[in-house]
Amino acid sequence: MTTVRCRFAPAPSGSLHVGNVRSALFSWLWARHHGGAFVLRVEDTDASRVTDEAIRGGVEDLRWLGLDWDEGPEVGGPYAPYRQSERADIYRAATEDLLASGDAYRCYCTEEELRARNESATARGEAPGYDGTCRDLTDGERAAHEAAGRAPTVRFLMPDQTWVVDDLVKGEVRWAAGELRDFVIVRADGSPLFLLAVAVDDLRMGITHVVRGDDLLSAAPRNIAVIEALGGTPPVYAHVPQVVGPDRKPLSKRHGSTSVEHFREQGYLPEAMVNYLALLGWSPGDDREVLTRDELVAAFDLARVSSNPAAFDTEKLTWLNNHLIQGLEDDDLAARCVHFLAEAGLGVDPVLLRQAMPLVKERMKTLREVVDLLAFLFSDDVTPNERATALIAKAPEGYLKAAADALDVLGTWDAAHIGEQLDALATSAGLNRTKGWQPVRAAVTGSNVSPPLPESLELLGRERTVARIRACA
RNA sequence: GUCCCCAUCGUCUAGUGGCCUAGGACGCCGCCCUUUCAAGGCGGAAGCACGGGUUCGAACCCCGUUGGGGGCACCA
Repeated sequence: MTTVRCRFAPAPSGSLHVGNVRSALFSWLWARHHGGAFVLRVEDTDASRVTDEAIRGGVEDLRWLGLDWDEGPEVGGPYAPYRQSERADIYRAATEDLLASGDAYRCYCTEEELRARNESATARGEAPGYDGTCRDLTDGERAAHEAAGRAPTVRFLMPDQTWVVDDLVKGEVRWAAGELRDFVIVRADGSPLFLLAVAVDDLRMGITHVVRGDDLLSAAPRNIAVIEALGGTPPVYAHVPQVVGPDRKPLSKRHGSTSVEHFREQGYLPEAMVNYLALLGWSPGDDREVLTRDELVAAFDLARVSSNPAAFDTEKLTWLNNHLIQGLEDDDLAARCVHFLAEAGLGVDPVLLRQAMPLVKERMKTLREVVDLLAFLFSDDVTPNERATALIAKAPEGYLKAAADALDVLGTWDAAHIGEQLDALATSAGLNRTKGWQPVRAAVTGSNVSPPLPESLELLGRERTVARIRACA
């Protein structure tokens, strides 16, 4: 029995976007479901556009989401290194093997020549793609090219046969002989290309299942060809459909912020992201929508992944976020809120914060919203906003002063008694509860919207409450 | 152009020939609850892209059309 080994191999480009993360999640879920290993590998063969910063971003995102890896950056592993830019020797050796066995050849065509031939092929109504010019060069021709100073690329000789990929998600996908052309695996400067590196790494790292976006579906037969030429057995592929935006176009920069980092900063829970993303293109088969990480791992099955592209819906993510926030223990929730409060410049009293959780948890769509909800508790700068000002202005003459006086001498300072007192005040002024309480809410919180009033005042304390009401009276 | 992938409510999906007068969730609408805002409860509107087959019977099978998307790079 072979152990399942899955991998996630992002091209580092800063914080991962939610589409990439979903591929990573599916790969991770499959590995964990089978008790196998999850490998993280950095695909930075195109070194020109990679920065350490970008790599760190992706690593942080995965850690935050709780998609832990058994092998890869920061943790090492038996197949290290896990950065393609550090595996040059391995690719060089593979290239030598391929060249020696005749599965690859040196190609002297220049980019201009290739482009020109592609254009004329297209003009003739023929399919573009490499025409095999350098496939069977004689030694003399090769020598002539070398003498002319042409630096060759290495091109993989794609066997002229039907290719079949038995994909876990897409089913059996086939390409007729001749459709897949020879492709470059090593640049003229000697650096390896993606199509060489993935195949070599998946083979050498013992990957059994490749879960990735279906934009790579057509790369699969080429990956398989290289692996087989190297004498290996290809992994099983599972190409999951793209995540698209509301406009049904693949997720990209123009959809605004779709990075994991963005959602983290907005105060989305990693649990919500994981739960939501898992449901994007997959379902457990029953009506469950809210699942814990363990439940996801237990229920996940690549065969149940939908084969059509899914649109990312922030509304549902947000609902799930609020739903999960409501289920959090108060201590846990409070701890997660601290960062946002601090970021907003509010000095946080941990005890008070903890006590305030029951008042705000069903009101928070994101953790960030705790700032607006509880600012009145952690700052005495409660300049009433426009609507609050209007409410205060509308209060009957002397109403707020009476409220301050009454609360100042209230026997027991707790929500129940405060509520009774507020009601008594409203009644004596001939106001209903809504009309009677709003001016007080406005004076104390500076807003027309706040957590439940009596409970809020209890937490605020008599002194601060009375002072604020007097200031507005 | 060519090859490949895809097609159930606005969105995510259940559905693998009769259990479907198509189920759930988000969103939306209405009502209830209610100190604001939420949350919650109840109810509602909303869908099998189109056309041909196959079959006693098609959301489910086949073909075509249309519409999306991806590949055909010395990107990944």
